[in-house]
Amino acid sequence: MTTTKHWTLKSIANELGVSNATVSNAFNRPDQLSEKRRNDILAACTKLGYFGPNKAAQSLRKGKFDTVALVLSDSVEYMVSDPVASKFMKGVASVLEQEKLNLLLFSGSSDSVNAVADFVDGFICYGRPRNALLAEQLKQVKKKVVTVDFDIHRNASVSIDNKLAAYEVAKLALQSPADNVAILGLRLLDTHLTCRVYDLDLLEIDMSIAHQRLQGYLQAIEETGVTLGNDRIWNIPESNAEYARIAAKEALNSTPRPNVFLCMSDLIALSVLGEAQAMGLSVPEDVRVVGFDGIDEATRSTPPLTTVYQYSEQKGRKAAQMFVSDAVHAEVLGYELRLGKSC
Amino acid sequence: MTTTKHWTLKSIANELGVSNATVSNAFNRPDQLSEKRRNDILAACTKLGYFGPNKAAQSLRKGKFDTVALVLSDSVEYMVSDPVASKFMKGVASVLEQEKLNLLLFSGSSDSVNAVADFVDGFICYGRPRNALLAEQLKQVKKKVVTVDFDIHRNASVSIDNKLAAYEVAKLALQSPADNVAILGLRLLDTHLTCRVYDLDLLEIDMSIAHQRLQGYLQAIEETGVTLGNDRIWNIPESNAEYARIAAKEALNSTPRPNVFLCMSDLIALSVLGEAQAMGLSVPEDVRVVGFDGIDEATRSTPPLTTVYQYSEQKGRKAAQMFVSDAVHAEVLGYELRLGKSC
DNA sequence: CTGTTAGCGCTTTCAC
DNA sequence: GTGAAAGCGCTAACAG
Repeated sequence: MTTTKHWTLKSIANELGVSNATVSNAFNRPDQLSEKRRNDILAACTKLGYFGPNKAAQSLRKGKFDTVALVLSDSVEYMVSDPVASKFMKGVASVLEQEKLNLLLFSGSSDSVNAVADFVDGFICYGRPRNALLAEQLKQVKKKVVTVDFDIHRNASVSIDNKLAAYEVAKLALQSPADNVAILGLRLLDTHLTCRVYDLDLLEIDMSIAHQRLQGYLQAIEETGVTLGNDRIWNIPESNAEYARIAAKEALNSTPRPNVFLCMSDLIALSVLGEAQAMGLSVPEDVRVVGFDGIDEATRSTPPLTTVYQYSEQKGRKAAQMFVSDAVHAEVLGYELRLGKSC
Repeated sequence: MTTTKHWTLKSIANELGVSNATVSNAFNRPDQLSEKRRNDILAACTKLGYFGPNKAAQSLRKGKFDTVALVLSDSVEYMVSDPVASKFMKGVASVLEQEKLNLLLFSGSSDSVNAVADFVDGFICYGRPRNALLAEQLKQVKKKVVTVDFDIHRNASVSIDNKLAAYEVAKLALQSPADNVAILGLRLLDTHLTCRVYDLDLLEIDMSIAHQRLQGYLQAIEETGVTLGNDRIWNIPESNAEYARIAAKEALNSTPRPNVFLCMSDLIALSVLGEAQAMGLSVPEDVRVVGFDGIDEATRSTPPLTTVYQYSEQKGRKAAQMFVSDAVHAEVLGYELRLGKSC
């Protein structure tokens, strides 16, 4: 017969005429038996087609799963094609692979983390999940959690100083009190709509990165002596070329036309660049634009974008390392102002 | 006390004064008890902080895991930043998310699939894994397997007609028997080296996509009456700009200089484009180039690339759908010739 | 060093 | 509807 028998620890031990504890030890605790005996057993198992203790049973017993769930802020489908998220995932994957930990991708729009909490060792959570409920659950979950770019006040976290970075890049774009500023925000509102944000005061000031960046922009605006109209802030629900183009068009066609665009992602900034040029405007003469993130494409655009470069891959590595080492502190990573020609 | 007790099915049943079977049924088999009773139990559980049966235990018992491993051809780290692979993953993720199946990313350079075989329902395998052992293991594994762009002769598979596609795109590039052709192959050899492939005859003809594409190129070459020198084929180990540039430079500097480049990926073709232009050559006047895959960037290059466009996202969806529906046939998807200005 | 055994948390059969 | 009990496949404590 060619189909191999379905072996279990017990049946294989039986077959070999040894106790199941001995087989278990052969696989997990080399110090518990002689090397020769161990090798004999291992060899016999390979020959018979037993590849070691069943992982599911082992995990149930030990409460250890060798798997970490990467909770994305949005659907897996969307995140996997986002350049910033991809770099982050790359960083995470590189250290998990090295640590022989499995990587489970988990959508931030899922109903509940409880669906996976029972078979992972913990969570790395990239950005506040679209489904706010998940963040609540993560606060309670009895597993390791590392959050990135947001905080649930109970855990390890990694982020950058978004406010300062936003302030600095805005200062580069703003030049005179006469400047007319538009802010293209990313996820300022908990909605799927691209729309203007009229009432700044009504904005719930959470500590999402969008609000931190907004604070930075506002500080730069104030310092420059610029007046920000109450219809000069847009909300874009995802860092996505289509949504961004809608907002970019609307902003460019608003009166008076803004000459400075503070954009919360490079994808948004690139849309403004494209739309402005399509309208016959020159950058930076007519319109100055700054982005955020530092994606590759922003260095290749005409003109290259002035932006905040984040070390996304390093961020991913750091998050994974903190997970592995049971860190509990908040880590603040650096960033870099990238001077392009867009302002 | 604020920390919630750690509930189990047993303890919660005890607390509620019902049998554990009843609680289990309340969660999994609504037909086994009255609706009122069921709702009461469910409500009580939520209030007490019991979120349902432990998934690990449930899985062990049922042998069902609601998780599929996506085995990538290379490291997760590398694949996540590859535009073609990302699109594929996007497709896979979209249907798995909808089916409420978890997605585990698994490296094609891992030692063994056995590490995860015990806690997934099966595998979707994107491209022949870098570690050849994995393909062997997948042949034997007692779980569902869907392979993509290669075949292990026991399972469902999805692919395109690589030979025909390569033939067609090569025919576009080749114009006269006097053409001097170079082939920039992707993973023709099982090595990490960028190098020439001298002995075509020694190439082990497996049915990898690289060899299928090669067959197509060779047929077009023969039909056009072109003579292919025995030092005109290069091997590139990964679809990666750096490796590609090395090969592109070497090929462009070889004598006689090829005027037609058949490239097995767009990234490779874009490197040739870039290097040729850096050398002061015009495309397509001095050098004609065709790619394979149809990545976005290839439509934005100057000149836009002529290439084979694959519906990668659809490929991912199809693979996942076949997984879900227990399909066992081989599915051959279409492709599309994209006419750029590069030949 | 070996063998026995309780139990990880659950599902399912069975008799009531 | 209920409660008891076997068992998914394993580990670790314990006695020998």
